[in-house]
Amino acid sequence: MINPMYLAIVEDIKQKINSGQLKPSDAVPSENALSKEYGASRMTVRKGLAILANDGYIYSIPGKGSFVRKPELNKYTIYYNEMNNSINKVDQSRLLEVNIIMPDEKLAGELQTTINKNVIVIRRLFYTEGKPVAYDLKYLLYSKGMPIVEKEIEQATFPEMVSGSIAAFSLKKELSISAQMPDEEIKKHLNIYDELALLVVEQKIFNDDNKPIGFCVTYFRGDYIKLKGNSE
Amino acid sequence: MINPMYLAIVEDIKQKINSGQLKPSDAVPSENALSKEYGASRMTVRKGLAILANDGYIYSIPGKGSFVRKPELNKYTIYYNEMNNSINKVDQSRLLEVNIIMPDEKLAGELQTTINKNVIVIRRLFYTEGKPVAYDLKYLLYSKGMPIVEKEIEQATFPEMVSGSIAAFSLKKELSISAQMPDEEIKKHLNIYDELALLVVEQKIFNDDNKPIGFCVTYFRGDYIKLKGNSE
DNA sequence: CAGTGGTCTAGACCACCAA
DNA sequence: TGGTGGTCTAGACCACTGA
Repeated sequence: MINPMYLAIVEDIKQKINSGQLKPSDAVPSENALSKEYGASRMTVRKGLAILANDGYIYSIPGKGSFVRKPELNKYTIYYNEMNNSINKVDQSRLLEVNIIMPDEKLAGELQTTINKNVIVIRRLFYTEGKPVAYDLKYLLYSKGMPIVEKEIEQATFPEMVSGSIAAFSLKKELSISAQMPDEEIKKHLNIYDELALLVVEQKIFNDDNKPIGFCVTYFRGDYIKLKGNSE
Repeated sequence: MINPMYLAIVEDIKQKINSGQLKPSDAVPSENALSKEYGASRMTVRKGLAILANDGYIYSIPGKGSFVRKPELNKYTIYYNEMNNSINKVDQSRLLEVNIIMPDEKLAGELQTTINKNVIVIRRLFYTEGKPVAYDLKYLLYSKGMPIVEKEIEQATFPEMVSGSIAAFSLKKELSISAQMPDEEIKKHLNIYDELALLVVEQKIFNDDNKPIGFCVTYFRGDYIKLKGNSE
Protein backbone atom coordinates (compact mmCIF):
# COMPACT_ATOMS: atom_id res chain seq x y z
CA MET A 1 0.00 0.00 0.00
CA ILE A 2 1.24 3.47 -0.85
CA ASN A 3 -0.91 5.32 1.62
CA PRO A 4 -0.59 4.79 5.34
CA MET A 5 -3.00 2.25 6.72
CA TYR A 6 -4.84 4.72 8.97
CA LEU A 7 -5.76 6.80 5.91
CA ALA A 8 -7.21 3.75 4.21
CA ILE A 9 -9.34 3.20 7.30
CA VAL A 10 -10.42 6.85 7.30
CA GLU A 11 -11.40 6.73 3.63
CA ASP A 12 -13.28 3.49 4.06
CA ILE A 13 -15.34 4.75 6.98
CA LYS A 14 -15.93 8.11 5.30
CA GLN A 15 -17.24 6.27 2.28
CA LYS A 16 -19.55 4.21 4.48
CA ILE A 17 -20.90 7.41 6.03
CA ASN A 18 -21.26 9.28 2.74
CA SER A 19 -22.99 6.35 1.07
CA GLY A 20 -25.48 6.05 3.89
CA GLN A 21 -24.31 2.65 5.16
CA LEU A 22 -23.61 4.46 8.41
CA LYS A 23 -26.16 7.13 9.34
CA PRO A 24 -25.95 9.90 11.94
CA SER A 25 -26.07 8.53 15.51
CA ASP A 26 -25.29 5.00 14.26
CA ALA A 27 -22.49 3.31 16.17
CA VAL A 28 -19.18 2.82 14.41
CA PRO A 29 -17.77 -0.69 15.09
CA SER A 30 -15.63 -0.81 18.22
CA GLU A 31 -11.91 -0.19 18.03
CA ASN A 32 -11.20 -3.86 18.67
CA ALA A 33 -13.61 -4.90 15.93
CA LEU A 34 -12.05 -2.46 13.45
CA SER A 35 -8.63 -3.62 14.53
CA LYS A 36 -9.53 -7.18 13.51
CA GLU A 37 -11.42 -6.05 10.38
CA TYR A 38 -8.48 -4.11 8.96
CA GLY A 39 -5.73 -6.27 10.40
CA ALA A 40 -4.24 -3.25 12.11
CA SER A 41 -3.24 -2.56 15.67
CA ARG A 42 -5.67 -0.75 17.89
CA MET A 43 -3.43 2.35 17.96
CA THR A 44 -3.55 2.55 14.19
CA VAL A 45 -7.33 2.27 14.20
CA ARG A 46 -7.46 4.96 16.86
CA LYS A 47 -5.37 7.28 14.71
CA GLY A 48 -7.92 6.88 11.93
CA LEU A 49 -10.85 7.47 14.26
CA ALA A 50 -9.13 10.57 15.65
CA ILE A 51 -8.98 12.01 12.15
CA LEU A 52 -12.64 11.23 11.53
CA ALA A 53 -13.52 12.87 14.84
CA ASN A 54 -11.45 15.91 13.94
CA ASP A 55 -13.16 16.22 10.56
CA GLY A 56 -16.52 16.19 12.28
CA TYR A 57 -17.63 12.79 11.04
CA ILE A 58 -17.81 10.97 14.36
CA TYR A 59 -17.66 11.51 18.10
CA SER A 60 -16.71 9.13 20.88
CA ILE A 61 -18.19 8.45 24.28
CA PRO A 62 -15.90 6.67 26.75
CA GLY A 63 -17.32 3.34 27.82
CA LYS A 64 -19.95 3.34 25.06
CA GLY A 65 -18.44 3.66 21.61
CA SER A 66 -18.01 5.94 18.60
CA PHE A 67 -20.98 7.35 16.73
CA VAL A 68 -21.66 9.11 13.47
CA ARG A 69 -22.21 12.83 13.91
CA LYS A 70 -24.86 14.94 12.19
CA PRO A 71 -23.13 17.00 9.52
CA GLU A 72 -22.48 20.71 10.22
CA LEU A 73 -24.52 22.29 7.45
CA ASN A 74 -24.14 25.90 8.50
CA LYS A 75 -20.46 26.30 9.22
CA TYR A 76 -18.30 28.52 7.04
CA THR A 77 -14.77 29.82 7.27
CA ILE A 78 -14.09 33.35 6.20
CA TYR A 79 -10.75 35.12 5.91
CA TYR A 80 -11.35 38.77 6.59
CA ASN A 81 -8.81 41.52 6.35
CA GLU A 82 -10.03 45.06 6.11
CA MET A 83 -7.33 45.93 3.57
CA ASN A 84 -7.57 42.96 1.25
CA ASN A 85 -10.79 41.29 0.18
CA SER A 86 -11.80 39.22 -2.77
CA ILE A 87 -12.86 41.87 -5.23
CA ASN A 88 -10.56 44.70 -4.32
CA LYS A 89 -7.23 45.31 -2.73
CA VAL A 90 -6.51 48.46 -0.80
CA ASP A 91 -3.49 49.97 -2.49
CA GLN A 92 -3.36 53.18 -0.51
CA SER A 93 -4.31 54.22 2.97
CA ARG A 94 -4.70 57.70 4.37
CA LEU A 95 -4.59 58.47 8.05
CA LEU A 96 -7.30 60.95 9.01
CA GLU A 97 -6.72 61.03 12.73
CA VAL A 98 -4.74 59.46 15.53
CA ASN A 99 -5.76 60.65 18.90
CA ILE A 100 -6.13 59.84 22.54
CA ILE A 101 -9.59 60.36 23.92
CA MET A 102 -11.73 59.67 26.90
CA PRO A 103 -14.40 57.21 25.78
CA ASP A 104 -18.06 58.09 26.03
CA GLU A 105 -20.39 55.74 27.87
CA LYS A 106 -21.20 53.62 24.84
CA LEU A 107 -17.57 53.11 23.83
CA ALA A 108 -16.51 52.47 27.42
CA GLY A 109 -19.16 49.80 27.53
CA GLU A 110 -17.94 48.17 24.32
CA LEU A 111 -14.38 48.10 25.60
CA GLN A 112 -15.41 47.22 29.14
CA THR A 113 -13.41 50.10 30.50
CA THR A 114 -14.31 53.27 32.37
CA ILE A 115 -14.83 56.73 30.93
CA ASN A 116 -11.70 58.06 32.59
CA LYS A 117 -9.29 55.63 30.91
CA ASN A 118 -7.52 56.73 27.75
CA VAL A 119 -8.42 55.19 24.43
CA ILE A 120 -6.58 55.53 21.14
CA VAL A 121 -8.71 56.54 18.15
CA ILE A 122 -7.55 55.86 14.63
CA ARG A 123 -9.50 56.99 11.59
CA ARG A 124 -8.36 55.96 8.13
CA LEU A 125 -9.54 56.03 4.54
CA PHE A 126 -8.73 53.13 2.21
CA TYR A 127 -8.24 53.68 -1.50
CA THR A 128 -8.29 51.39 -4.51
CA GLU A 129 -6.89 52.82 -7.73
CA GLY A 130 -7.15 56.33 -6.38
CA LYS A 131 -10.78 56.03 -5.29
CA PRO A 132 -11.88 55.94 -1.63
CA VAL A 133 -13.54 52.59 -0.92
CA ALA A 134 -13.71 52.32 2.84
CA TYR A 135 -13.79 54.41 5.99
CA ASP A 136 -12.13 52.73 8.92
CA LEU A 137 -12.52 53.57 12.57
CA LYS A 138 -10.64 51.90 15.41
CA TYR A 139 -10.58 52.25 19.18
CA LEU A 140 -7.73 50.60 21.04
CA LEU A 141 -6.82 50.32 24.66
CA TYR A 142 -3.21 51.36 24.74
CA SER A 143 -0.62 48.75 25.54
CA LYS A 144 3.13 48.56 25.14
CA GLY A 145 4.54 47.72 21.73
CA MET A 146 1.67 49.24 19.81
CA PRO A 147 2.58 51.10 16.67
CA ILE A 148 2.58 54.80 17.40
CA VAL A 149 4.50 55.86 14.35
CA GLU A 150 2.12 57.21 11.74
CA LYS A 151 3.68 55.26 8.89
CA GLU A 152 3.11 51.99 10.71
CA ILE A 153 -0.47 52.79 11.58
CA GLU A 154 -1.30 53.63 7.99
CA GLN A 155 -0.48 50.14 6.77
CA ALA A 156 -1.42 47.89 9.67
CA THR A 157 -4.54 45.76 9.92
CA PHE A 158 -6.49 45.56 13.14
CA PRO A 159 -5.01 42.34 14.53
CA GLU A 160 -1.54 43.51 13.58
CA MET A 161 -1.94 46.67 15.61
CA VAL A 162 -2.72 44.87 18.82
CA SER A 163 -0.50 41.85 18.25
CA GLY A 164 2.72 43.82 18.43
CA SER A 165 2.47 43.63 22.17
CA ILE A 166 0.29 40.63 22.89
CA ALA A 167 0.79 37.00 21.98
CA ALA A 168 -1.22 36.78 18.80
CA PHE A 169 -2.12 33.12 19.29
CA SER A 170 -4.23 33.80 22.31
CA LEU A 171 -6.27 36.60 20.75
CA LYS A 172 -9.98 35.96 20.44
CA LYS A 173 -11.86 37.89 17.81
CA GLU A 174 -15.45 38.58 16.92
CA LEU A 175 -16.79 39.68 13.58
CA SER A 176 -20.13 41.29 12.83
CA ILE A 177 -21.36 42.02 9.33
CA SER A 178 -24.30 44.20 8.38
CA ALA A 179 -25.58 46.57 5.71
CA GLN A 180 -26.68 50.15 6.19
CA MET A 181 -27.01 53.51 4.49
CA PRO A 182 -24.16 56.02 4.81
CA ASP A 183 -24.54 59.12 6.94
CA GLU A 184 -23.44 62.51 5.64
CA GLU A 185 -19.90 62.26 6.99
CA ILE A 186 -19.27 58.89 5.36
CA LYS A 187 -20.86 60.04 2.10
CA LYS A 188 -18.34 62.88 2.05
CA HIS A 189 -15.37 60.63 2.80
CA LEU A 190 -16.33 57.98 0.26
CA ASN A 191 -17.47 60.38 -2.50
CA ILE A 192 -21.01 59.02 -2.46
CA TYR A 193 -23.44 61.32 -4.26
CA ASP A 194 -26.39 59.06 -4.99
CA GLU A 195 -27.88 56.20 -2.99
CA LEU A 196 -25.34 53.50 -2.30
CA ALA A 197 -25.39 50.78 0.36
CA LEU A 198 -22.52 50.24 2.79
CA LEU A 199 -21.21 46.93 3.99
CA VAL A 200 -20.29 47.44 7.62
CA VAL A 201 -17.84 45.11 9.34
CA GLU A 202 -17.22 45.35 13.06
CA GLN A 203 -14.31 43.59 14.70
CA LYS A 204 -13.66 43.19 18.38
CA ILE A 205 -10.47 41.73 19.76
CA PHE A 206 -10.13 40.18 23.19
CA ASN A 207 -7.07 39.12 25.16
CA ASP A 208 -6.87 35.69 26.71
CA ASP A 209 -8.74 36.89 29.78
CA ASN A 210 -11.66 37.74 27.48
CA LYS A 211 -11.22 41.46 28.08
CA PRO A 212 -11.79 43.51 24.94
CA ILE A 213 -8.66 45.35 23.87
CA GLY A 214 -9.86 46.86 20.65
CA PHE A 215 -12.95 47.72 18.64
CA CYS A 216 -13.01 48.44 14.93
CA VAL A 217 -15.68 49.44 12.41
CA THR A 218 -15.03 49.52 8.69
CA TYR A 219 -17.56 51.02 6.29
CA PHE A 220 -17.10 49.68 2.77
CA ARG A 221 -18.74 51.05 -0.36
CA GLY A 222 -21.16 48.27 -1.32
CA ASP A 223 -19.96 48.31 -4.91
CA TYR A 224 -16.37 47.65 -3.87
CA ILE A 225 -16.53 44.68 -1.59
CA LYS A 226 -17.70 41.11 -1.44
CA LEU A 227 -16.75 38.91 1.51
CA LYS A 228 -16.15 35.27 0.66
CA GLY A 229 -16.34 32.19 2.82
CA ASN A 230 -16.45 28.46 2.35
CA SER A 231 -17.10 25.21 4.17
CA GLU A 232 -14.34 22.88 5.43
CA MET B 1 -1.48 14.30 37.80
CA ILE B 2 -5.14 14.77 36.98
CA ASN B 3 -4.71 15.73 33.34
CA PRO B 4 -3.23 13.38 30.81
CA MET B 5 0.47 13.90 30.22
CA TYR B 6 0.10 14.93 26.60
CA LEU B 7 -2.13 17.83 27.63
CA ALA B 8 0.47 19.03 30.10
CA ILE B 9 2.99 19.01 27.23
CA VAL B 10 0.55 20.92 25.02
CA GLU B 11 -0.07 23.56 27.67
CA ASP B 12 3.61 23.94 28.40
CA ILE B 13 4.55 24.48 24.76
CA LYS B 14 1.57 26.76 24.16
CA GLN B 15 2.71 28.86 27.07
CA LYS B 16 6.23 29.02 25.64
CA ILE B 17 4.81 30.23 22.32
CA ASN B 18 2.39 32.73 23.84
CA SER B 19 5.04 34.17 26.12
CA GLY B 20 7.46 34.65 23.25
CA GLN B 21 10.04 32.09 24.39
CA LEU B 22 9.29 30.35 21.10
CA LYS B 23 8.69 32.68 18.17
CA PRO B 24 7.22 31.95 14.73
CA SER B 25 9.57 29.82 12.59
CA ASP B 26 11.62 28.85 15.65
CA ALA B 27 12.25 25.13 15.93
CA VAL B 28 10.42 23.21 18.63
CA PRO B 29 12.78 20.72 20.35
CA SER B 30 12.87 17.35 18.62
CA GLU B 31 10.49 14.60 19.65
CA ASN B 32 13.31 12.66 21.26
CA ALA B 33 14.43 15.72 23.19
CA LEU B 34 10.90 16.45 24.39
CA SER B 35 10.51 12.80 25.26
CA LYS B 36 13.50 13.05 27.62
CA GLU B 37 12.49 16.50 28.89
CA TYR B 38 9.01 15.40 29.96
CA GLY B 39 9.90 11.82 30.83
CA ALA B 40 7.27 10.59 28.39
CA SER B 41 7.39 8.13 25.54
CA ARG B 42 7.82 9.45 22.04
CA MET B 43 4.25 8.51 21.12
CA THR B 44 2.91 10.59 23.99
CA VAL B 45 5.00 13.56 22.92
CA ARG B 46 3.75 13.06 19.34
CA LYS B 47 0.16 13.13 20.56
CA GLY B 48 0.83 16.51 22.13
CA LEU B 49 2.54 17.86 19.03
CA ALA B 50 -0.36 16.63 16.88
CA ILE B 51 -2.74 18.72 18.96
CA LEU B 52 -0.51 21.78 18.68
CA ALA B 53 -0.34 21.26 14.92
CA ASN B 54 -4.09 20.89 14.74
CA ASP B 55 -4.62 24.10 16.69
CA GLY B 56 -2.37 25.94 14.25
CA TYR B 57 0.51 26.51 16.66
CA ILE B 58 3.16 24.43 14.91
CA TYR B 59 3.87 22.53 11.72
CA SER B 60 6.25 19.66 11.06
CA ILE B 61 8.63 18.91 8.21
CA PRO B 62 9.75 15.27 7.94
CA GLY B 63 13.48 14.94 8.39
CA LYS B 64 13.85 18.48 9.68
CA GLY B 65 11.73 19.14 12.72
CA SER B 66 8.70 20.99 14.08
CA PHE B 67 8.42 24.74 13.87
CA VAL B 68 6.26 27.47 15.33
CA ARG B 69 3.68 28.75 12.87
CA LYS B 70 2.72 32.36 12.28
CA PRO B 71 -0.68 32.92 13.86
CA GLU B 72 -3.72 33.09 11.56
CA LEU B 73 -4.91 36.62 12.22
CA ASN B 74 -7.65 36.75 9.62
CA LYS B 75 -9.55 33.51 10.06
CA TYR B 76 -13.13 33.55 11.32
CA THR B 77 -15.84 30.94 11.63
CA ILE B 78 -19.37 31.94 10.82
CA TYR B 79 -22.55 29.91 11.22
CA TYR B 80 -24.94 31.04 8.55
CA ASN B 81 -28.47 29.88 8.12
CA GLU B 82 -30.79 31.98 6.03
CA MET B 83 -33.66 31.40 8.44
CA ASN B 84 -31.95 32.01 11.75
CA ASN B 85 -29.32 34.66 12.40
CA SER B 86 -28.14 36.44 15.48
CA ILE B 87 -30.57 39.34 15.65
CA ASN B 88 -33.68 37.82 14.19
CA LYS B 89 -35.31 34.48 13.75
CA VAL B 90 -37.55 33.74 10.82
CA ASP B 91 -40.83 32.62 12.32
CA GLN B 92 -42.81 32.36 9.13
CA SER B 93 -42.02 31.57 5.55
CA ARG B 94 -44.16 32.09 2.47
CA LEU B 95 -43.60 30.27 -0.78
CA LEU B 96 -43.93 32.64 -3.73
CA GLU B 97 -43.04 30.23 -6.49
CA VAL B 98 -41.83 26.74 -7.20
CA ASN B 99 -41.15 26.12 -10.82
CA ILE B 100 -39.10 24.28 -13.35
CA ILE B 101 -37.34 26.48 -15.85
CA MET B 102 -34.72 26.44 -18.53
CA PRO B 103 -31.81 28.52 -17.21
CA ASP B 104 -30.59 31.56 -19.08
CA GLU B 105 -26.93 31.80 -20.03
CA LYS B 106 -25.85 33.46 -16.80
CA LEU B 107 -27.59 30.93 -14.56
CA ALA B 108 -26.42 28.00 -16.69
CA GLY B 109 -22.91 29.33 -16.22
CA GLU B 110 -23.29 29.59 -12.46
CA LEU B 111 -24.59 26.03 -12.24
CA GLN B 112 -22.17 24.74 -14.89
CA THR B 113 -25.03 23.22 -16.80
CA THR B 114 -26.49 23.85 -20.26
CA ILE B 115 -29.46 26.01 -21.12
CA ASN B 116 -31.55 22.99 -22.12
CA LYS B 117 -31.38 21.26 -18.72
CA ASN B 118 -34.18 21.79 -16.24
CA VAL B 119 -33.60 23.81 -13.12
CA ILE B 120 -35.89 24.16 -10.12
CA VAL B 121 -36.64 27.71 -9.00
CA ILE B 122 -37.84 28.45 -5.52
CA ARG B 123 -38.78 31.94 -4.39
CA ARG B 124 -39.67 32.56 -0.77
CA LEU B 125 -40.34 35.42 1.61
CA PHE B 126 -39.19 35.21 5.24
CA TYR B 127 -41.10 36.93 8.02
CA THR B 128 -40.24 37.92 11.56
CA GLU B 129 -43.14 38.91 13.78
CA GLY B 130 -45.37 39.36 10.80
CA LYS B 131 -43.00 41.63 8.89
CA PRO B 132 -41.17 40.57 5.72
CA VAL B 133 -37.43 40.60 6.37
CA ALA B 134 -35.90 38.65 3.50
CA TYR B 135 -36.48 37.64 -0.08
CA ASP B 136 -34.97 34.30 -0.92
CA LEU B 137 -34.23 32.91 -4.36
CA LYS B 138 -32.88 29.42 -5.07
CA TYR B 139 -31.94 27.49 -8.17
CA LEU B 140 -31.40 23.77 -7.81
CA LEU B 141 -30.42 21.02 -10.19
CA TYR B 142 -33.03 18.37 -9.56
CA SER B 143 -31.94 15.13 -7.95
CA LYS B 144 -33.78 12.30 -6.30
CA GLY B 145 -34.91 12.73 -2.72
CA MET B 146 -35.35 16.47 -2.99
CA PRO B 147 -38.35 17.91 -1.19
CA ILE B 148 -41.07 18.56 -3.70
CA VAL B 149 -43.89 18.94 -1.24
CA GLU B 150 -44.67 22.61 -0.72
CA LYS B 151 -44.81 22.32 3.06
CA GLU B 152 -41.31 20.91 3.15
CA ILE B 153 -39.90 23.55 0.84
CA GLU B 154 -41.35 26.35 2.93
CA GLN B 155 -39.39 25.37 6.01
CA ALA B 156 -36.15 23.99 4.61
CA THR B 157 -32.81 25.76 4.51
CA PHE B 158 -30.63 25.57 1.44
CA PRO B 159 -28.30 22.75 2.54
CA GLU B 160 -31.27 20.80 3.83
CA MET B 161 -32.93 20.91 0.44
CA VAL B 162 -30.04 19.33 -1.38
CA SER B 163 -28.89 17.03 1.40
CA GLY B 164 -32.03 14.91 1.30
CA SER B 165 -30.49 13.06 -1.59
CA ILE B 166 -26.78 13.60 -1.31
CA ALA B 167 -24.42 12.69 1.48
CA ALA B 168 -24.32 15.92 3.43
CA PHE B 169 -20.79 15.37 4.69
CA SER B 170 -19.28 15.66 1.26
CA LEU B 171 -21.03 18.90 0.34
CA LYS B 172 -18.76 21.83 -0.32
CA LYS B 173 -20.25 25.26 0.08
CA GLU B 174 -19.31 28.81 -0.79
CA LEU B 175 -20.64 31.96 0.80
CA SER B 176 -20.52 35.47 -0.59
CA ILE B 177 -21.66 38.51 1.35
CA SER B 178 -22.27 41.98 -0.05
CA ALA B 179 -24.42 45.08 0.36
CA GLN B 180 -26.59 46.70 -2.27
CA MET B 181 -29.70 48.80 -2.84
CA PRO B 182 -33.01 47.04 -3.46
CA ASP B 183 -34.61 47.07 -6.89
CA GLU B 184 -38.31 47.81 -7.29
CA GLU B 185 -39.40 44.18 -7.03
CA ILE B 186 -37.55 43.61 -3.77
CA LYS B 187 -38.76 46.93 -2.36
CA LYS B 188 -42.29 45.72 -2.98
CA HIS B 189 -41.73 42.32 -1.40
CA LEU B 190 -39.98 43.69 1.67
CA ASN B 191 -42.24 46.73 2.17
CA ILE B 192 -39.40 49.18 1.68
CA TYR B 193 -40.64 52.69 1.07
CA ASP B 194 -37.61 54.83 1.87
CA GLU B 195 -33.92 54.19 1.31
CA LEU B 196 -32.77 51.03 3.03
CA ALA B 197 -29.67 48.92 2.37
CA LEU B 198 -29.86 45.19 1.73
CA LEU B 199 -27.45 42.58 2.97
CA VAL B 200 -27.11 40.06 0.17
CA VAL B 201 -25.89 36.54 0.88
CA GLU B 202 -25.14 34.15 -1.95
CA GLN B 203 -24.63 30.45 -1.34
CA LYS B 204 -23.40 27.90 -3.78
CA ILE B 205 -23.37 24.19 -3.02
CA PHE B 206 -21.14 21.66 -4.77
CA ASN B 207 -21.17 17.88 -4.74
CA ASP B 208 -18.00 15.95 -4.06
CA ASP B 209 -17.01 16.16 -7.72
CA ASN B 210 -17.00 19.94 -7.33
CA LYS B 211 -20.00 20.32 -9.62
CA PRO B 212 -22.41 23.01 -8.46
CA ILE B 213 -25.79 21.57 -7.56
CA GLY B 214 -27.48 24.66 -6.24
CA PHE B 215 -27.30 28.42 -6.12
CA CYS B 216 -29.08 30.63 -3.64
CA VAL B 217 -29.40 34.38 -3.09
CA THR B 218 -31.03 35.85 -0.02
CA TYR B 219 -31.77 39.57 0.23
CA PHE B 220 -32.10 40.68 3.83
CA ARG B 221 -33.43 44.04 4.99
CA GLY B 222 -30.31 45.72 6.41
CA ASP B 223 -32.13 46.67 9.60
CA TYR B 224 -33.06 43.05 10.34
CA ILE B 225 -29.82 41.15 10.07
CA LYS B 226 -26.34 41.03 11.47
CA LEU B 227 -24.06 38.10 10.65
CA LYS B 228 -21.72 37.07 13.43
CA GLY B 229 -18.44 35.21 13.32
CA ASN B 230 -15.55 34.52 15.61
CA SER B 231 -12.01 33.18 15.70
CA GLU B 232 -10.96 29.75 17.02
C1' DC C 1 26.24 9.39 8.34
C1' DA C 2 23.37 10.52 12.53
C1' DG C 3 19.15 12.89 13.46
C1' DT C 4 14.47 14.02 12.19
C1' DG C 5 9.51 13.13 11.81
C1' DG C 6 5.92 9.36 10.03
C1' DT C 7 4.05 4.87 10.67
C1' DC C 8 3.01 0.73 13.21
C1' DT C 9 2.87 -2.83 16.76
C1' DA C 10 1.57 -5.62 20.91
C1' DG C 11 1.07 -5.14 24.87
C1' DA C 12 -0.62 -2.62 29.52
C1' DC C 13 -3.69 -0.20 32.93
C1' DC C 14 -7.51 2.91 33.67
C1' DA C 15 -12.41 4.85 34.05
C1' DC C 16 -16.62 4.31 32.35
C1' DC C 17 -20.93 1.90 30.95
C1' DA C 18 -24.44 -1.66 30.59
C1' DA C 19 -26.39 -5.89 31.61
C1' DT D 1 -18.53 -8.61 34.75
C1' DG D 2 -17.03 -7.88 30.00
C1' DG D 3 -16.75 -4.51 26.60
C1' DT D 4 -15.87 0.27 25.53
C1' DG D 5 -12.83 4.23 24.67
C1' DG D 6 -8.57 6.98 26.84
C1' DT D 7 -3.81 6.90 28.04
C1' DC D 8 0.86 5.28 27.80
C1' DT D 9 4.96 2.53 26.78
C1' DA D 10 9.21 0.70 24.52
C1' DG D 11 10.37 -0.83 21.00
C1' DA D 12 10.66 -1.16 15.48
C1' DC D 13 11.29 0.23 10.52
C1' DC D 14 10.88 3.82 7.07
C1' DA D 15 11.94 8.12 4.16
C1' DC D 16 13.77 12.18 4.45
C1' DT D 17 17.20 16.11 5.48
C1' DG D 18 21.81 18.05 6.17
C1' DA D 19 26.57 17.83 7.16
